[in-house]
Amino acid sequence: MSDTDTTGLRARLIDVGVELVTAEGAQALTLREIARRAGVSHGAPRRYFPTHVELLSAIARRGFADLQDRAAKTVADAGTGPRVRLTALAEVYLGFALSQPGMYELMFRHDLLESNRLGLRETSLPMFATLVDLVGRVRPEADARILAGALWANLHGIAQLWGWGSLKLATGADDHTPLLIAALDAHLGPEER
Amino acid sequence: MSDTDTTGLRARLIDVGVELVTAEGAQALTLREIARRAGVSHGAPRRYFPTHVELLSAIARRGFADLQDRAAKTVADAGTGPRVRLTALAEVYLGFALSQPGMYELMFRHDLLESNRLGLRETSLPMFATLVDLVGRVRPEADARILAGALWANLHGIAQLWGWGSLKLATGADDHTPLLIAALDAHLGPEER
DNA sequence: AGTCGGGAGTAGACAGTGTCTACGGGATGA
DNA sequence: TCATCCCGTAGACACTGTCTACTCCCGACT
Repeated sequence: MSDTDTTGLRARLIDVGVELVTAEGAQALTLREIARRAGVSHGAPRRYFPTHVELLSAIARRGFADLQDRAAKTVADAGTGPRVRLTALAEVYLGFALSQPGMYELMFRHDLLESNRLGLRETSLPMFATLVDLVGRVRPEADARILAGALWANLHGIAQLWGWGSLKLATGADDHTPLLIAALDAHLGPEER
Repeated sequence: MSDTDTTGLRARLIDVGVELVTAEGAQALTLREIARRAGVSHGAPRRYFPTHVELLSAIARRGFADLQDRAAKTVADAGTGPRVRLTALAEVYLGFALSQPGMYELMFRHDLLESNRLGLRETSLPMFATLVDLVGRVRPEADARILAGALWANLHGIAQLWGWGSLKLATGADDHTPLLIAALDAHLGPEER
């Protein structure tokens, strides 16, 4: 049984977790609270998720899939130039992180990623691949993977530091767009906006 | 009584916390475990830190002070040019984050920063000020605060994503230096390395 | 048709956590 | 000498994640 099952308790637990993390944040994702909201006893999840972090990982995987879908849709809908696509992709990424802070925090919780026992790192690879592709077409002379990595890190850093107010305090900006523009200009060059 | 007191229980709890987070990571910073290692009962910390996160914030403040000291020392010792100073500063920042992952994670735990009830955001301001100064001298035509913010976010993102392996997996790089160079070149221009 | 087996969820125990409150005890000052 | 107050203790409480024993029910096999 995989995550795509929509009938059983396994999928219901993930659904409840997604709602819960969206509504109340990552710290609300207690094993017992998820079970409570799913209408089962606190021992029931154990049959499908041997441990708490496995359930959390399954919920985070939903977040990665969601982000991935939005990114793919955005890249397809945006204009044809790689630069405008990259801009749209970056905006979607930041928008996701800032509009769903709980899910974003869960997705990048280090204790879910550090050992990678659950293979959560690989969930970022598809989006990174499109990032590498677009970056390579904007700046063909550079090492696309390194450049894409630096850009991804920049987006991630902006998302985090802006999300909890540090960047707003430090830069005095009102919203995150100047930072986003600065990052894109820095890594891709300022031309043709 | 402030954090600079080195005699009483308050300072001892912070010391123990720093050792503990360095040795065993951020998840080991249990209130009761800190009290145990300090040789007091689990209720004792409450007299100095009304809540657990206040103790954690005090420990994180030590981390910020430590990073701040290293940064200041590095900037002073490095060459005279702002570009080389920025390179040295960035290396120190990344080195700190990667050599002390537990402390770095604690410092940027969102639940310590989000409400800023404990004023933890402001601890980053001194280092950010020197960053703004150096960036402004390298690229006087740009908005130094925005540019410095974007660069800080880039360093932070590299530190996090590299720290838990995502960037290593995605870029295939062996260490973080190419990413660091890419970030510095992007934000400051590639000249005079 | 009857029985057996095993998947699925329940319920309770256990150690551990953060917080709260009542209590001691010892030094200091009147 | 005695009262005060600071500092730390000890236990309770609700909550957490994990483990284990138990029940129930449905489906398959004889």
